[in-house]
Amino acid sequence: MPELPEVETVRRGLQPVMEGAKILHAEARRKDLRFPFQKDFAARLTGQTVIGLGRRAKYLMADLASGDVLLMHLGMSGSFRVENKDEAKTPGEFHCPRGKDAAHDHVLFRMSSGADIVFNDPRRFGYMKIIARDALDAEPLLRGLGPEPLGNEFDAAMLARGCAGKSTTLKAALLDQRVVAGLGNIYVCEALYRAHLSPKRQASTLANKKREPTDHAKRLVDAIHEVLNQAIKAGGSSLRDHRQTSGELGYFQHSFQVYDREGEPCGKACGGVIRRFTQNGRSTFWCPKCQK
DNA sequence: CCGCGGGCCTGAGAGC
DNA sequence: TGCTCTCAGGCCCGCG
Repeated sequence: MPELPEVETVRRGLQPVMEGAKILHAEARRKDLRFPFQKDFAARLTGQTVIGLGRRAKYLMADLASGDVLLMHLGMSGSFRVENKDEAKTPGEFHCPRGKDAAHDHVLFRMSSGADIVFNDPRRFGYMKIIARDALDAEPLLRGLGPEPLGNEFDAAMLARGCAGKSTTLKAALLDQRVVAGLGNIYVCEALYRAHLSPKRQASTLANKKREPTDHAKRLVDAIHEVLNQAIKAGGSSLRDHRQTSGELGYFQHSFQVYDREGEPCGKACGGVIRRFTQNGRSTFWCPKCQK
């Protein structure tokens, strides 16, 4: 599901109720998500104070006072919701909404801030893992992640270096988390459109022979910044699964210019029509007229 | 090493 | 209404 803007939206929703609060009780309601939970996963979290809640790419990272980090990934369909524990329910029990959705409430945190935090994930592509902070550099899930697209170090030169020598398309390169970390199918389509660059273009054309950035690389970096910042401001995009932790929907989907707009006229008045085709097994949406 | 395709899961929506 | 089929925002893994 969630790409960087959705994960950042979730982080901002959880931060006020997690940071500085203690996990009074943690509970995992099944033995696995995408992977089996570590031994004593919930017990290891119970009693821990959360010092800070950060994000790396599409991962949420809760810094714990013990020196551990709780790594959380939302997969395709994961979401967090925050409830006030005082809402009618038996003391010591977690509130569960009626209906089938409750069947997918997999992880629960009761916080000293008064919040109950519930992780729900129907498809179970998400996962959580406790890692020692000083072992983060060696963590396979995080190793190899490329630069943060909204970080200071990510610029045209870095993007060009990441794309130089690649024998694949620009679309595939941007989805490759080693090149830049946090983009997914939607925001790649949107960024390429805003940069007027074809998803079929060879990634290596963002660099010259000295691996220096071309103007295309500069345009693309600007477009990535723009689309991510606008999406974060809008609370992310709500297609099927994503909600803010408050339950509100994000609204950036209304600002999509190509994603899910097959057959509609291109918004740049070029006279083109938005088309869709499959690249590496994923839908690409683009305007063949103005993306070159 | 690299790039690609399969697979993991469930649910929503389209078509019949 | 209900069944079947297709597709979905991610990422690990094995193959060539």
